[in-house]
Amino acid sequence: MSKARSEQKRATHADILRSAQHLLRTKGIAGTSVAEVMKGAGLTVGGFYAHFESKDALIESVLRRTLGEMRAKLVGGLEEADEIARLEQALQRYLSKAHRDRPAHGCPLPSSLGELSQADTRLKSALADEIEEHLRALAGPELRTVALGLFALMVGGLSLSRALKGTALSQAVLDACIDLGRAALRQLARKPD
Amino acid sequence: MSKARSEQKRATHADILRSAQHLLRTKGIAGTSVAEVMKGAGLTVGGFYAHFESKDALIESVLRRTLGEMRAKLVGGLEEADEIARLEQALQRYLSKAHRDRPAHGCPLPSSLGELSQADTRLKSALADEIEEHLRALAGPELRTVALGLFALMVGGLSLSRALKGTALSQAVLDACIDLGRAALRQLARKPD
DNA sequence: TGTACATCAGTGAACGCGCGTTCACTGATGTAC
DNA sequence: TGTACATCAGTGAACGCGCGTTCACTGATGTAC
Repeated sequence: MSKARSEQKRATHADILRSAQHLLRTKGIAGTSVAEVMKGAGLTVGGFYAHFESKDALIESVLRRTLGEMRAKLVGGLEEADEIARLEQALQRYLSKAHRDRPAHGCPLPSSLGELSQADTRLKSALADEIEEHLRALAGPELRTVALGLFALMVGGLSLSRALKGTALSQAVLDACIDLGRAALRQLARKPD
Repeated sequence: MSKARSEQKRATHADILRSAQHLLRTKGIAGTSVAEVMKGAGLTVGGFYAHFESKDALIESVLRRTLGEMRAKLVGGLEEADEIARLEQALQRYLSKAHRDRPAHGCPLPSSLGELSQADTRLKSALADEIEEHLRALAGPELRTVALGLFALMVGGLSLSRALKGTALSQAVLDACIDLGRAALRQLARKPD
């Protein structure tokens, strides 16, 4: 058992990330307080700084990881579908009632996009990196612009739908965005033959 | 001068709203602290409660007013254009570089949509009311769904573009969203003749 | 194998700070006579 | 018109609270001999 200590530390690190992930997805950056993150990991606040340099460093780490996980969920099982089918499937998965109702398992952007606008360059670059990865996962170079527009539509639609939850418009937004995205796909995805 | 006091109060009320409006648009709900709002209005913090029952009441008031102003800017001068031209113009105005770079004069949603998801029913209903107004201002019943999808695209696109400011994707998102919105309009807006 | 010392993950109290709200107050304006 | 009292917009200190970060500490694990 020569690595008992470092293995324990790695497990704790993962617990902290998992707790922070849950908070970021549900409450955004400001809502992810260091004390609450540590409580969620079964630890006390002071120990945090043995794992991360600062809250900022945690947020960057969690944002990257969570966007990565979301990417996997979005395109998972669609590797063999053609681009257009893949984009359409991703659109429907992202703009589903299930995704709207379970923020704790979904995309971190609806809760934190507004805060990211005021964030420093480092965090913005991390976001840009991850979105570039999304574009690569969703479509080839020809449909890159379409994929980027669809991504904005997805994030905007889900954010709005959540902000309107409990009103008649909440579901209407999801439906309208799927319709709009599909129509745009039909119009734009025609191969220039 | 029999109304000197109440007139003064009304002017102060307007100052508070103006200050809060600026903060909401640039820093979101959490960033709009009562103390900073009052400072921006040239007043001290304690006086706030002569004008609003609580911070929540202020936010609702400011949100409604600011969305109203934005609606006027979006469709202003387009009263005589046909629906499709109006939607296309609104899309371009909202997703402009100028709007991205001047949050203090624009839509309050990019800064506060994430926070609105966690807000109480009252605020969500206020948002729903205002969005219903937007839909009425933008399009007739036939294109209502299209307008709703475009609205989500606009908010998502601007939010993402701001969060990516300083990276190559920031402008690309705006362009991609305008393209996508236009393509969808072309596809969906064909009169069922 | 056994002992003495070093390491360091995690504890929990404390720091300075900003938050929303309360409250005793002040002083100009408004009202009654 | 003049005087005495009431009103109330706005002041500024104080409240309890949660924030991110620091720090002296503890105690189990790891290392040296």
